[in-house]
Amino acid sequence: MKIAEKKALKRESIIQAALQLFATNGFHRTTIPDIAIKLQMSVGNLYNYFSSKDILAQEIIRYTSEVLGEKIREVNDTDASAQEKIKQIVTVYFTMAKEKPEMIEYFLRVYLSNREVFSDGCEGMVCVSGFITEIMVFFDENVSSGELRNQDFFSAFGLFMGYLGGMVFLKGEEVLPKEIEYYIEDISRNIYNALKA
Amino acid sequence: MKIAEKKALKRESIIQAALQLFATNGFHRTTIPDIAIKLQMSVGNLYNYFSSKDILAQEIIRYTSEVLGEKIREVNDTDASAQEKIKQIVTVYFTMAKEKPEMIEYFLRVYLSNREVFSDGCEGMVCVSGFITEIMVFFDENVSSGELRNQDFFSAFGLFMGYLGGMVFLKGEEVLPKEIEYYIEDISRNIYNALKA
Amino acid sequence: MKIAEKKALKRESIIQAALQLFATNGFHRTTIPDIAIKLQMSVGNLYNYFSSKDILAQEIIRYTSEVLGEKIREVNDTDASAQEKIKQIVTVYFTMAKEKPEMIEYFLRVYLSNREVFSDGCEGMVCVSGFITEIMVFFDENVSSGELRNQDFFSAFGLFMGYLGGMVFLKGEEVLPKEIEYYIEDISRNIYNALKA
Amino acid sequence: MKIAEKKALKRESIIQAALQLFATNGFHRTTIPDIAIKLQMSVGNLYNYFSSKDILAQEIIRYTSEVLGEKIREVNDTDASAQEKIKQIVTVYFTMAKEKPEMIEYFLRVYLSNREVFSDGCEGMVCVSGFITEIMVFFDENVSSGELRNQDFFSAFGLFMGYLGGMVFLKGEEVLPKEIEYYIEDISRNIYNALKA
DNA sequence: GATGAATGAGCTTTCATTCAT
DNA sequence: AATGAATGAAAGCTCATTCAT
Repeated sequence: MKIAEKKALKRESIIQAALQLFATNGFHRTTIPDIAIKLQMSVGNLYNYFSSKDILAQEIIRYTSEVLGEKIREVNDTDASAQEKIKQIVTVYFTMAKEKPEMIEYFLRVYLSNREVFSDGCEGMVCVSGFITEIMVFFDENVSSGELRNQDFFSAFGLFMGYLGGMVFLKGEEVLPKEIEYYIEDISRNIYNALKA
Repeated sequence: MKIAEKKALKRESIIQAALQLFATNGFHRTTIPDIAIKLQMSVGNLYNYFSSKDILAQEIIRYTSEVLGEKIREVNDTDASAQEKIKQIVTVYFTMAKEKPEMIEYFLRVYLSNREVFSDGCEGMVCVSGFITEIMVFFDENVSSGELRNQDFFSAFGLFMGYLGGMVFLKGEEVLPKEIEYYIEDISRNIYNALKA
Repeated sequence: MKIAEKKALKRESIIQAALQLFATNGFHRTTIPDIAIKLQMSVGNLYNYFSSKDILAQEIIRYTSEVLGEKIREVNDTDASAQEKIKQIVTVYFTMAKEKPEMIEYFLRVYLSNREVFSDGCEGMVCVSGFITEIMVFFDENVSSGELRNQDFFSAFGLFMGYLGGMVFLKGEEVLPKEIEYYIEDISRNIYNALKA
Repeated sequence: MKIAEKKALKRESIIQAALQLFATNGFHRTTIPDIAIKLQMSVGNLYNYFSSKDILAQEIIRYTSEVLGEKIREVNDTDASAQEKIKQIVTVYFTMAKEKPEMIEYFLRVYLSNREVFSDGCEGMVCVSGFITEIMVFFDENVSSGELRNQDFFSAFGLFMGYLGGMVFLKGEEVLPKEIEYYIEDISRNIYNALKA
């Protein structure tokens, strides 16, 4: 294996470890030594891969956004109806919240908060474009097909992002009386009703 | 003026000052001395009113939730249709986000994040019950009247809280190309379509 | 009752309250507000009776030394033999350690430590002269009577003070397997053997 | 030199420096920065060696107890009579009080007071077992040999510890009119008379 | 590449004392 | 005499980052 590849692999392992710690304990409660210990790596060496804690946090949100965007792209690539696709997107999101909760949690608890950390390098939504782009594709395609009503993109995007994020937040607070899957049906219907032509 | 009254006033002035600083700069980036300086008060005296930074943060979310809940209660108390009430609630929320942005920002950037801070004393949603209760009243009344479809409360609540919060977050990120009021129409319609019977 | 008398009574009640708190929690862990609360008195008023925390601590050791000295004086005033008097003194000390533990504890944990507190006003042993004087009387009288060997006073005084204090310390540490009274016999004999002519 | 060795050396140098400061100025009057300055070391780095001020204080008493215990062990290992050994132990103790006063002072002014500091980790006498064990050995061996009277161990231990500690305390208070060595003769005789068979 | 000891500014919190009322 | 809000210096501890090895 080439050196560059090894380095890339290590970079990703750092991202994974840091993602978990940040998502679980919060950005400020996770220290660089914490991450190094989890990786059985020295603090100094960690800095050979990421030049600061903030930069690391930024790379993580990029990575997370890509992974989530990829899943939605797969949905977009099917032939399903808009209604079905909505349900699939909700399912993808909630499944991930259940199986890889750290990704969604990272989004909610690290990225949405701690804006200072992302203000220099992730202004606006540049670091989550992977995810946004796919939602945008979904929306545009299904408006074009006539299945969804044509409206301001942000009105539609906020619905998706806010609604799904909000539900996962409630789950995280252990406020929801039922498992998260239970709500897929209701929520998909609500979103579809909100957006349909 | 009685001493107790004076003390209550001072308490509230601390809450207001801290609310602004926390919302603007984040919980961890705001120091107790920062708050004391803004109030032209000594650090030690601040601790005569709130026994810790965390407790102060908790009192603020309670206060904020009360204020927002009160506004929604006023909407609930009118004779308007469910559709109109939804629009009024959205308007109330966005107006507040515009005029007293610190309250909504606090909700999004301090309360939703930094869960450790609220985990002991504000478990679940106890410190935001003022707000939640009114949303619940709105939902129950309008399901009873037959205007809204009967569904799981959390499916409906997540829509409100997540959607509105998400939009304000996008506003805060300066991602929205238009002023927030611009979206009232779309969003109210989306929510109504999602929830209507 | 005269005003001066009332003031004296209040002074003593402050001494008692502070004695207990200092002995139980230590000098530095006891705050002036703690003492004021225990007395249901304001902090400011407390300063009308004692001009500083250190001064208060000094008054307490004087008071304690007087009380203990008085008990020993009663022993000295009897007609008992030196051997019996030793046993009575040990008994007096241990009984006090059991019934009013705060006095002995104060001696051990506040006065012997925290020397800075007593360095200005209680230099040397001036604040415990009440106790020392009686031990001195006991020693001198019983050397004169020929019952005790004539030796350096401090060699004898150190034996009394150190031995008894040491035992009470061990009691405080819950190191002693038996009740403190159990040791009276042994210790009295040891002291008598050490000092007898 | 190996890294582990260097680290151990540094640990000990911290113990020595802190021992001196604590013994001289008291536990609460000695700050972590004080210790760091004395060592020409940063505050943060000090915490790489001892996780808290309390833990540091506990390690010091362990260290001190070992050193003192070692000296007494040497006495125990000789063939001298009980009477001679008592004199040697007293001499060891007073010599140390003269030459390394900080060790005995630490015992008296930091360990015996400030019990909160030692309550979690040094309960009972676990942190001074090095010293106690040797006194116990001395006592048991010389009871077995018939030179000392068989009595409760704590009655004998309290005599040693309290008497010697008390004398050093009086020395520290500058109450003793003579040098500490002057008292060796008297005190050894007193202890022997108290304990002999 | 890898290590981890070292740095030091910065944080939250405490508390003896004062003083206007 | 009595109150207790107000002061502010000082404490213990944390942690992102550096750099000699």
